Amino acid sequence: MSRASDRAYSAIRNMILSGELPAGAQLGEEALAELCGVSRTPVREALRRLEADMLVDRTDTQRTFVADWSISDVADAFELRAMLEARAARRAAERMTDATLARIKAANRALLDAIQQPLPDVAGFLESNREFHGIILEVAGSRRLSALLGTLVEQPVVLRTARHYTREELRRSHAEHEELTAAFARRDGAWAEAIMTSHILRAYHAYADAHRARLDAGLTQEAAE
Amino acid sequence: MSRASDRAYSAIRNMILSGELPAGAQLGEEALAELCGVSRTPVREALRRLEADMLVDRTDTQRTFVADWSISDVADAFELRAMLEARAARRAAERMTDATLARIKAANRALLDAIQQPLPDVAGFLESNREFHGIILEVAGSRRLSALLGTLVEQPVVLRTARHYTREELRRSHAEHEELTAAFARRDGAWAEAIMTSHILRAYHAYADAHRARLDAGLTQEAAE
DNA sequence: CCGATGGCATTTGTATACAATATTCATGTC
DNA sequence: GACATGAATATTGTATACAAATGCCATCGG
Repeated sequence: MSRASDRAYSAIRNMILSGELPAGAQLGEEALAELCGVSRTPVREALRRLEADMLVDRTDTQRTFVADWSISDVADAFELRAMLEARAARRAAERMTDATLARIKAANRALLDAIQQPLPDVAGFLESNREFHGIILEVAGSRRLSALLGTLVEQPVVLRTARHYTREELRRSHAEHEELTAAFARRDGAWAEAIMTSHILRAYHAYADAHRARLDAGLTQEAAE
Repeated sequence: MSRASDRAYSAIRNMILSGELPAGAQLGEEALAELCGVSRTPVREALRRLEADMLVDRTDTQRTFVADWSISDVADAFELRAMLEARAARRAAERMTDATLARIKAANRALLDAIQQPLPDVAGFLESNREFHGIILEVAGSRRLSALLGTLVEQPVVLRTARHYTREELRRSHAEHEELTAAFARRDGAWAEAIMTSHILRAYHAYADAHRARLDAGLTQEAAE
């Protein structure tokens, strides 16, 4: 990650995910180059990668903007993610080894630790959650599946919403992970697939509810951050 | 498609899909630049896009090679494609309009025409087939689904195998398209999804059988072309 | 006042030069 | 003879200059 184009990619990506670069903002290559302390060449490369990630949009005349995720875009992404992660879970269950099962259990223990802090450690939760899902994807053993899911997991608004998860919601995630672990222990692909589908779709509705609540409170998305 | 980087992308992509650049061949930026008549800059951009398409691989030290699709890679791609196109078919059935249905029927009529030539017009078949699947994807109305499928449809070896389809296999494709059209006419998403799954998986097995036959004949993949 | 037109400013695209890194091959040492 | 070492070579990464295109704004004509 020391190449200039990688630094530019991470920097711009983080600014988009954090909301520092708001949806709809124009991304001029020169301006970004200055921000990242590199020349336009690596910035251009970074922008193309972000375009493939669908984090930025380009107009017909080659101007680049921060992608504006409508609520239906988010729903679309979650629906596809549910299908793909469920497939990954099924494959993982069918190929599960005891060693991998131990890693999965460890990840979910770490996740529980993060939740049980006096103040829930959301960053730690997200990290363990990423680890948990990452192991499953690894065991599923499909490069393509991993690649496809790559563009679906990180969504700007959703990530920011995660910070507001209640302890109850975090606990629910942990419980679902435990159930997934049980399905893996039994090598039951159909069960794992079903739990994963419901796990992702529940997360989607948690987000959608929070989103609606903010709208009802008469706040704009910006103000709610 | 007049920008130099687009031309480079198409040129290199075609050389890979046609087999002119064989699997495993190293892709030097300078050499490709000369081949395409452009400088290294657009070639680099093209290579990044091809990497995202998984048509080329890069080593840990940034060297680029034509991706080598093992039979299990092909199986993996088909499995995912079946899942995603089936989902698209379901969504399309649920959103079908009479106007779109007419376009789908027209595409399949064109496909039948291509088949019924004295010598089956495989290029025409492939074109109509692309059109047929393209309309479904369009009606499915999910940018992400389209994007994900984009990297799965064109597979180097498979495309070359298509040339050897028998008239019987082509007819079978047409019949399955007809059945899909019936499901669309009824707006029956579950039916459309099931037919599409079986349509893609049958195509996969047709390829796998042909592949095996070539191996049994003691031919290398190259020699069989 | 509205819309079209032309030219200036800005932005993106491409080529090229140079820097950094990887590979190769010859050389020397054990 | 095998392996490590290190220059020579080849390849990729980045910066920059310039070309092409796009957008903006002022001016002009209706």
